[in-house]
Amino acid sequence: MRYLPALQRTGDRMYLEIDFNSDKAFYVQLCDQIIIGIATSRLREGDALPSVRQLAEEVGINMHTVNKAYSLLRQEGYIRLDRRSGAIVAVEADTRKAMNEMKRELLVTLAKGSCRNITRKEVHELIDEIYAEYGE
Amino acid sequence: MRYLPALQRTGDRMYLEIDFNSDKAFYVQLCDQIIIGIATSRLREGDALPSVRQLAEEVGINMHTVNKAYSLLRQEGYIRLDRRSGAIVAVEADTRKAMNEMKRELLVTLAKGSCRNITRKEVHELIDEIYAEYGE
DNA sequence: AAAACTGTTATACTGTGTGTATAACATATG
DNA sequence: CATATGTTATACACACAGTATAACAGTTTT
Repeated sequence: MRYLPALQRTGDRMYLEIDFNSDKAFYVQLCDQIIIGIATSRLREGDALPSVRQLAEEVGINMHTVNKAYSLLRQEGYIRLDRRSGAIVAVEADTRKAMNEMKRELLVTLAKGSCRNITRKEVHELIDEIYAEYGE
Repeated sequence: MRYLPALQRTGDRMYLEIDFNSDKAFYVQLCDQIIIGIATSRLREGDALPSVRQLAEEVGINMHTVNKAYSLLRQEGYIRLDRRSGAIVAVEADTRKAMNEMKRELLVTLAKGSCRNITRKEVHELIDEIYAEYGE
């Protein structure tokens, strides 16, 4: 089991931080970063995340806020929580359900782009650019 | 100037409704639907939206909530507000800025999909499917 | 001119979500 | 035993969402 300390910028390690000026909720920021970490393989199946107390102190927020993020990640099927081993990356892939969720999000995202004259071709290029860093 | 009454399902008319069980804020739901309406050309440049009071009564929410949606849409550059003519569709297309916003949203959306084994190819197909109803 | 409409602003209230703080519990590990 | 884990409970402050009532300054209609 690999252990990924937070706030470690060395090499391709995973690190987490909070943007205190963002309009996104802290726990949402954590969820998003961890999900992106999994997609980019900086977090891999079986990796252990920092404990709620440790991560809370490292990024400078409250323990319960981290706990909220972890609970949400578990509920969404990205990690597994254990009283002995802490939080472990364990993705449950319900592809069909994920496709529906993605479509619902893309409907609004693409509509905004279309109104602003972003072409279909430009979107495809953007997808390829992002997927270049994600697992195929 | 076309006038597009809300809650009119006839043909390809624009209509708006609120999902009271959604976790999305009412004013966000209105914004999203209007933006999708513009993208699908059910709302066109120069079209008048219902007045804040009228729309509020039609969809069953408060006037200020509609006003909040309209103010946000103006701020984001989708409509123009006038004391004499009401709310008019008028899109300000800052393509470069829109690309940055879209990329930021896609980073998270695609990461979720990638974790759930949605392939790059499937995303491209989804894009084409959605863009088939949007202006190129 | 009066009435009815437009967006806009102000105030006040309720409810909910976010984030923090302190504390305790059950369990696993050294 | 001491220390660590996730978990739960309670309480508090703050911001946001939504509603309610009211008024204002213009515009349009009658």
